[in-house]
Amino acid sequence: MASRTIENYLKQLYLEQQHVAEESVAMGRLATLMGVVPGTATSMVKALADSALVNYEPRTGVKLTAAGEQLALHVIRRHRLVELFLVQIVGLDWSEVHQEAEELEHVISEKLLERIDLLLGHPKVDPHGDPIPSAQGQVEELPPNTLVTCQEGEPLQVTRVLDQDAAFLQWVNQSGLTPGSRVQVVSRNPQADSVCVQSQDRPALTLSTSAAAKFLVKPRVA
Amino acid sequence: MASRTIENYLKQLYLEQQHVAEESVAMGRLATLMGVVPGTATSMVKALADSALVNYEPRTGVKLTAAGEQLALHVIRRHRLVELFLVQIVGLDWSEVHQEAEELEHVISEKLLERIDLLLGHPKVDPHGDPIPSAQGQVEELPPNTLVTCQEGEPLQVTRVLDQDAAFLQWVNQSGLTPGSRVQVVSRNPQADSVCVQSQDRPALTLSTSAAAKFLVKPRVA
DNA sequence: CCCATTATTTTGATTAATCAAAATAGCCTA
DNA sequence: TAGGCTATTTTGATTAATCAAAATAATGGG
Ligand SMILES: [Mn+2]
Ligand SMILES: [Mn+2]
Ligand SMILES: [Mn+2]
Ligand SMILES: [Mn+2]
Repeated sequence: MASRTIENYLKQLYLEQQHVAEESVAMGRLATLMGVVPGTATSMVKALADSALVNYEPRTGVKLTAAGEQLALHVIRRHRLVELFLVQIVGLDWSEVHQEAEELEHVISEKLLERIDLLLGHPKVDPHGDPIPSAQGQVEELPPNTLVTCQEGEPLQVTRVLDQDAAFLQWVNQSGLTPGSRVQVVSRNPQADSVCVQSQDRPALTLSTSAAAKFLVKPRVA
Repeated sequence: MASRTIENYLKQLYLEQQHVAEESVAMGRLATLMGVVPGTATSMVKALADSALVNYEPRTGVKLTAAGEQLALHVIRRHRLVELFLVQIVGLDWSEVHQEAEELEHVISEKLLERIDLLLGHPKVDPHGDPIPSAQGQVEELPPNTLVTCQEGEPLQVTRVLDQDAAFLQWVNQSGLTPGSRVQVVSRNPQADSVCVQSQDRPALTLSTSAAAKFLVKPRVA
């Protein structure tokens, strides 16, 4: 039913709404995210509103309806299951799978999707730690602590990496900050805008606050 | 570069050219194959001719150029590797994979394609026995004997099934006439337009000449 | 050799998605 | 409160792919 363009708009809106915490998304912002000129976003959003997938408030912004959100979550489910499949079964590197999934998410049949889900044992997160919505469109959002907000010295585990850029992910691999790895914040320096992190038995590593904010973490119990 | 529509036209033209043995394809035939009205085929073919992918002789027909054929073969390579991948690695039934591949053939990256090829051990035929073109665009065409043209009583092996219809393929499964199975023609009856076939240790099976023609076979040595 | 049937091409529109550039609305500051 | 800046919307075009229906070419039977 929904064209690939519509699916991409809905997905982007969903992801952006997470960021801005339920606020409506400004048209200019949406245009930037979609890589189109503002007028294009306006006319597209009007069409989405006609299909009851979004609520559109001219000169204010746009917000997914329940129906739009369900569709968005389904696209995201496809995307993330495909990513995990490509890493686990096909053996691609996690830095490559996002681009690939960007296309595959629109063409996989329901049957193939559920087959993949089964093959992977109904996984709950993708290779980047992003949660996989259920077939019914439920997502469990993960705790939002990052290397910036957590306690210094506390034993942590990386749960999620919030950047899909291939070069960045390759660097993450080498630095040992992949999801699952055990880390702790050695120190922070507000003046230098930096965070010093220690991962497992590796040498300590200093990164900028904005880079550190890309790593979600949870307290490690053991 | 080439849109999915262009890829589909080129693929269809290649497959049809095989059928008619190098003759050019009539516009009406192409329109039927692509499921469009004749005028659409005409204008599309003009565009393909402008891109030097086909030679177009108005009121006569259309034929792939070398460039068009290479592109077609590349699409077919994707299609058939994907089909085999879905059967062997993902575990879908061979009756389902054609539809799925019809979409996937247009969106898989070169990298993923070659990864799949490697994973499957550089296979030479797909689940239906259709030959898989090499990355350089070479195909080895298989011998064209069918259950209709071969010797009665000769020990045979099914090499290929020339119909992708899901219901037909499911029936083939049950009848034991899948590629690789050992068969022989018990008898033919031109009046009844039928062929009687024996597969392995199963009961003999009678099918129409046109159904029998869908099975390519080769002589079995052992 | 003519004309009727059939295949093909042309013409004119439509739809989805887009851009460029002009018009407009909102808001902030002087 | 009057501009002026900025974000947004409108307007007018474009491109790819398509259809419907009219025009035209080819063919082959009489
Ligand atoms: Mn996408
Ligand atoms: Mn991901
Ligand atoms: Mn296709
Ligand atoms: Mn096949």
